[in-house]
Amino acid sequence: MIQQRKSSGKVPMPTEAELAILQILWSRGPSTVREVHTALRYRRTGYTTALKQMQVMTEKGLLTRSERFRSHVYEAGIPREQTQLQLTRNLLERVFDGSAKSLVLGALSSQPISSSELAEIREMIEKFEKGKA
Amino acid sequence: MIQQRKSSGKVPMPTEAELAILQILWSRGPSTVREVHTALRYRRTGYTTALKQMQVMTEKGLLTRSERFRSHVYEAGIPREQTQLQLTRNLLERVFDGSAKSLVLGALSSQPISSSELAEIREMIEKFEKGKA
DNA sequence: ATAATAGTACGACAAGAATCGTATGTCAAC
DNA sequence: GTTGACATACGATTCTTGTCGTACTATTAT
Repeated sequence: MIQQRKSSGKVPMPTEAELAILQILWSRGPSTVREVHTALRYRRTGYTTALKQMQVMTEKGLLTRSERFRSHVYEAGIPREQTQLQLTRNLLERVFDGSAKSLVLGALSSQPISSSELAEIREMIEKFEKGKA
Repeated sequence: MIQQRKSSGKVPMPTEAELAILQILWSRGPSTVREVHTALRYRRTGYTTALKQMQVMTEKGLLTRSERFRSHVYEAGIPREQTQLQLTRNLLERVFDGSAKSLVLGALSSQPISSSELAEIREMIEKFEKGKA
């Protein structure tokens, strides 16, 4: 039987492969191993690999799971926004020396971006400034 | 003898500990193991650990090294900006589903930020918009 | 010359990630 | 009640990271 980490301390940072699984659960909602594995097909990895990973993640507290008829249903154990914030903070410190400006510049440069998306971002920042001053 | 990766393919993404070393070399410029190790003192790790890591990084192509009198001098083998871009792109895809807006929001929320820095960022974005439209 | 010092090289090891093969359990249909 | 289909459980294996201990080499000070 898999041990779920009830409320014992905090969960570790998800690894690469774990993030891929979390992504799927965040966007699909609670799912079975089969469903996650199917959604992961681009990874060309076996079914038992996904199963094992999700079991390990459950032990770590990254997922929760519940029985349902014949199979188990897994759910993300940590909210998407919190993880995003945590990883962003991490990147900011480790790679950008804490300069938010550099990170934003990096975000804009790292991929093609549409004018409308750019405008949205500017508006968001203006709102941010209002809420500050 | 350590094999330097001359021009054989591309370098892998630096790990956590490797990034710490790269940070130091990026800001200090070419340095000896001793210097890097000293700058890393907050990590409470042994001298040979730093040495070994830098040797491995050299094999991977993350560093280059040259002889000098009694010791070796190491230098970052990949530019800071390129690494920043690469890691940002990675985070963007893996965690933010490609939404630059979410990432920017995350960057602003993940730490306290001054009004002046916010203004700078806004101006940067405005410049970005000009350069686009 | 020899001892102390300061450097590199190398091998070992523990922990964790990622992967899969095989065993085992259970329901449903024949 | 035996057989398939489908699920989970449980090692075993390989790779990578991070960490050192120890051995070796070269320079400097006595």
